[in-house]
Amino acid sequence: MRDNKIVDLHGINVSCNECSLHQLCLPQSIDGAELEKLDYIIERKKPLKRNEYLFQVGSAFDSIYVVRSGSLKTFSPTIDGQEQVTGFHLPGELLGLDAIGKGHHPCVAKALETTSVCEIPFDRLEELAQELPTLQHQLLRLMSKEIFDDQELMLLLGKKTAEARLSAFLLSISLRFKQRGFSSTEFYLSMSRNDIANYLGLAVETVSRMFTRFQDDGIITAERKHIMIKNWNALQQMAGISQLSEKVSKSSI
Amino acid sequence: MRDNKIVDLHGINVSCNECSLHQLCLPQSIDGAELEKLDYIIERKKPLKRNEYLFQVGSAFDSIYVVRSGSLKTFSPTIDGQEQVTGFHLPGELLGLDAIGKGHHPCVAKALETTSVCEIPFDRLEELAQELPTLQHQLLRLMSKEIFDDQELMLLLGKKTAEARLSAFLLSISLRFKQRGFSSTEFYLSMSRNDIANYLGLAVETVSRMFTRFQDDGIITAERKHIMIKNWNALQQMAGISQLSEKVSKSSI
DNA sequence: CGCTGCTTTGAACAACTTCAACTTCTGTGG
DNA sequence: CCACAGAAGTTGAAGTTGTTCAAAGCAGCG
Repeated sequence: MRDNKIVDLHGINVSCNECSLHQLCLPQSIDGAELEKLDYIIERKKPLKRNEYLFQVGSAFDSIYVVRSGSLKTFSPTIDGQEQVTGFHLPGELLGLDAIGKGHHPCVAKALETTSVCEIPFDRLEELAQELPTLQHQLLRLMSKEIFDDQELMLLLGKKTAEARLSAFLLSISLRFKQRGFSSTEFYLSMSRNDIANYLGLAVETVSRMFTRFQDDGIITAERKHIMIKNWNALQQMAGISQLSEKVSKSSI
Repeated sequence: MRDNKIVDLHGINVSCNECSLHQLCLPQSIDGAELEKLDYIIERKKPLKRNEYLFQVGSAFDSIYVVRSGSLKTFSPTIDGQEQVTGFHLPGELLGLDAIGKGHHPCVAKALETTSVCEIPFDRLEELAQELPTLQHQLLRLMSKEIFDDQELMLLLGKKTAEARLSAFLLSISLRFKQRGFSSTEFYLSMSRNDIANYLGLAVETVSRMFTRFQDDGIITAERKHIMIKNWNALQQMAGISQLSEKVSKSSI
């Protein structure tokens, strides 16, 4: 028998009911007997170590995943053998939604640190969503959010300068930590500068220089992976207005 | 009484059953009595003229839409009063999926030419998906495809040169026409160079220069909005490998 | 016919990348 | 616990690519 009401030694067998990510995850807006049904189909896997893979490109799509703790990056290999980072996934965020259509994963998911995830077999989730209208609704909502978020990112990558891209990235991470109940002004970035640069479509050196400049301008403190945001407004301005704000910030220092 | 089995004078009251986009749309993989139920909830609106809006930013989300004929662009206004084009929508493609989560549209949808759409009230679609497992599945599939496509685009915008962006754009449009049974090598682009540039995160001038260069290199013929693709392989190479292929194409002319 | 808006072209300029060297950090074995 | 090797990050200088500004060419439309 599964015994998912008891926190085991590894801390991974917490029920949805008791999970701190409850409000960010699929269970949002369902409870009681319905939640138990969902709870029952979810598999809690043993934690991934840094650099281990959750799934590979082309591997069969059976489940979607929710990050429980830690973080992952997803990336696609390009024709010329490079990686292209497509996303970072923090606790409470879903992975694998892009694979439903094709039946296999179009990208790789790799742990950036020790990371545990919940695995939700998709066929069983679909069956359950068929029974529980609120679950179907929540699933559609979450997929819609994913589409929305991707478009936000496209907006970012489509137009903006290096300055705007990095500030928008920092704001995005900051807000996501905040939603999860962590500090929005002080946090650790689990990904390397290389991953950030790749994700934002910039050279590592450019990202590094931007970090330095933001720090010199007193907007952030960046000591390796430890980031503190000092001037939120400045970041927002740079993320939003690109060229204009750049001139302002240059002349105001 | 609705009389959706008869093609009316405006050609917009075709049933799903008879619609040429059947295989690309929600009805895919349902038929018979089930299809009629879906058919029944779909509203066929009168065509939009060029530059008319299907929905505005912030307008309440009630329905998703399928393009029946014509085309639209979606864009978000940025802080500095500019537009950022987030997508182009051809026949058979869905609009509005990004609004489910928030309950209101995060972008504007504007017709690029005379365009007719089917409107699908979302609450009724959800109810119906509750009844019909294949419809639920198809809805999830389509949303997943949207996520996948957005990530493809991010991949494009994230890393590539102007050359790679424009060739990938042309290939994408070409493939989408092909799927809809039109020619993949000769078509009209309904959007302006400005919209293309904006979408790809480039200056109009750069896009214009690229079109000229592709033409000079014998890869395409571009006469205003009328495009013919002469050398598919060259486009693919440029879309995939960026720097490398650029040097090749330069020296081989 | 002459406007208006879209597209193209040219030249100067700015931003980002690339290449190369150097520094700092991390983890492993002696 | 220290030394060392490799990885990750930073910094500088030169080189490209794309942007910006300015102006001319073209199509559509009253």
